Amino acid sequence: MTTIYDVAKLARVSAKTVSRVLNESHLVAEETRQRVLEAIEKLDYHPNVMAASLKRNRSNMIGFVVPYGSDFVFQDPNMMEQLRGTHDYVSAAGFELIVSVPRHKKDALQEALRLTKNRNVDGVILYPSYGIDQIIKEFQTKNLRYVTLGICYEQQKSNFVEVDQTPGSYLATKYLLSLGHCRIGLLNKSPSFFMYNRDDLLRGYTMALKEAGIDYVPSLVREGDFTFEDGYEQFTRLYKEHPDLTAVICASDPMTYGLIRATVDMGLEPDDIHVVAGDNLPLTQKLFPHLSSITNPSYAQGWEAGKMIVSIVNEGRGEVPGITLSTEFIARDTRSVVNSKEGN
Amino acid sequence: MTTIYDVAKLARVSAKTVSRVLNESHLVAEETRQRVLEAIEKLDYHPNVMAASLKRNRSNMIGFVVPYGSDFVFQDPNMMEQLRGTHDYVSAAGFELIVSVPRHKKDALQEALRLTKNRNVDGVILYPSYGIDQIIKEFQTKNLRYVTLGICYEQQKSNFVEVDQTPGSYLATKYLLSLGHCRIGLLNKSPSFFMYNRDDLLRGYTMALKEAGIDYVPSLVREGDFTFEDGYEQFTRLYKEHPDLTAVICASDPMTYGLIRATVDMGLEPDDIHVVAGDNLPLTQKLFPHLSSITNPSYAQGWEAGKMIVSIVNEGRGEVPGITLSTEFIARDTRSVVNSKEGN
DNA sequence: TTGAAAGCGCTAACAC
DNA sequence: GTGTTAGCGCTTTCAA
Repeated sequence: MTTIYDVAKLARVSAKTVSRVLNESHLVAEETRQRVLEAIEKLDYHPNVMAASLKRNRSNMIGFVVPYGSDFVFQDPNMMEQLRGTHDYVSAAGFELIVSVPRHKKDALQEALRLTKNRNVDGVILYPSYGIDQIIKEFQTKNLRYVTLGICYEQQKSNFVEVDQTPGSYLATKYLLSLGHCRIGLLNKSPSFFMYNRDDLLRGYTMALKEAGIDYVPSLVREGDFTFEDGYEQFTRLYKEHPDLTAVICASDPMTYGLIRATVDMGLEPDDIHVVAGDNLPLTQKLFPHLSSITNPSYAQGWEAGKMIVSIVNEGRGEVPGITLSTEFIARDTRSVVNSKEGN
Repeated sequence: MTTIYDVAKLARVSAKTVSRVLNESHLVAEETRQRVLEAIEKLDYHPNVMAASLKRNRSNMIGFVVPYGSDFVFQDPNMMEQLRGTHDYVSAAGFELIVSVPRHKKDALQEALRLTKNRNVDGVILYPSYGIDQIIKEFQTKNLRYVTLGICYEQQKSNFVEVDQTPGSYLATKYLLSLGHCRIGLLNKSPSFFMYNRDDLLRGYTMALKEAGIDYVPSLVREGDFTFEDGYEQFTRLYKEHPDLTAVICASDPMTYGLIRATVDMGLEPDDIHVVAGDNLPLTQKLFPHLSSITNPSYAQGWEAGKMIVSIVNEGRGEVPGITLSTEFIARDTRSVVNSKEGN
């Protein structure tokens, strides 16, 4: 293996000078620099990052650790968007991204700690899940670098990038009301999915109802874990109990797909239920271009989390203020209830 | 930071003994071992992997490098299944997985080389793309560890895990023929997508046609790059040229989605075209449960590639024989042409 | 079964 | 602008 000394020898300089060229090349005379670069080229020299990492106490790697089982994670489009956002930022910033989805949810938190304590990574991005508040405490006391994709404990003020879903559901509900709908279902996220649930989706929904002077009917709201199956199941039940339903808002796109499948299986016509999708994913726009949708800034969330962890690592900061992104709403389906009935 | 010496001191042994406990613990007296373990626990000692890696010349990391742009990669369900398969195997085998999707396709190959030469990873899993044959040569001459997800040059006999799509398309075509279809379209993969295209899909298709004594009509075959857009576009053209079409086979599920969307936009009824999906992905089964499908062992491919690179790394082998997996076919839609026409 | 010493390849301090 | 020295935290001889 060719080392920095081989290069130094060939270029007739010291190892340190080669190191300078590799890192802080402005401190080297141009002529020397050229000689070194030639030697590097000639020997096809590649610095051993393990040695540099050991010396610098810096691995230039970021971990992305998710506690939900790989069959869910790699198939959940929102999670992949977050991962993509993180990947794009982090790799542009010169870090490698380690993706870890431990088999058992419980292990994920330990895995995150291990990766960090081992110096495998300079910092981790973590998904909220049960028990994460304890882990965060340990990260804090040990002064380890982390960022969470959501709020993990009641008073968390720093090191998170979360999404506030209030605006999206508020606007969606308001929009449906403006079209004349007054029996509006909500396929909400399950409060058990994250440790500290903000109940933001529900808040936006009830706010809009209240403004319109319409009673909030709790049984119009069902909960699920973002999956196709939950969307299918919960909508089926919801509709059986409320056949007078004319519109539904979904917490996620996979749930939206499940809902749509359920309407087909129940023999409903596309116009019978006005559906608002949950995430505005590219695939959803392609499959169901007419659907209005709440937008979910998953990519931006991952990107911001990457940016945050990189800045924490690079600037040696332990804590930075948390960031809250917002959902929005895009109207595509403009049928009013009256038009819809006429259409049939 | 607590080091192996702190542990050694507390346990009243040498650093080497601690190292033995950490790695080859059977060579240590049980009593000593316990003392060491206690000390480790007490000090919350975590071995510095950078130091170990440097000494062992082994990083225990595997790279997964894809040359197609992160917006495609993280949204392509097949690629994610491959990634998931690799992740699951590799992490169970005690390796970390580095995922790298360089911004420019051209960079990906250099990135793979860099990661490996830098000792960032012990080996990489690579996607075929233009120019990869040159890169492979360099991997080989430099004795670096790699596995490719497909065949990269004409005579490649080792270090690949590929999928032969002949069986799936053969069976799908045969099945459609048995239902009475004789104008069968094929939305094939584009020959430009990979460097060395096996043309397996087309082969299965033409084989079945030949057996049935039906003429192969080249204009019934269109090509696309696995995307929704290509499925939409190519099917639209295909159908305009061949309105007598009664069935289509797709090279991928995203193309299948595009095709289905196109049929809707053209005002076709679901029964007008008998569609065979390309991958049998879970989402496709959920969205369109009636579709027959070619199966694509993406997860297994990623898994096997993980297994192969791990064995290459662990056993110090440079080359291992390539593996060929096969597509299959699952019939779900059993309408024959006659029934279909009656149904209308 | 255990320990002492050397060194993996790099970079930070500190010279010059 | 450049070189010398020391040492990051482990593991690997080799000896005891």
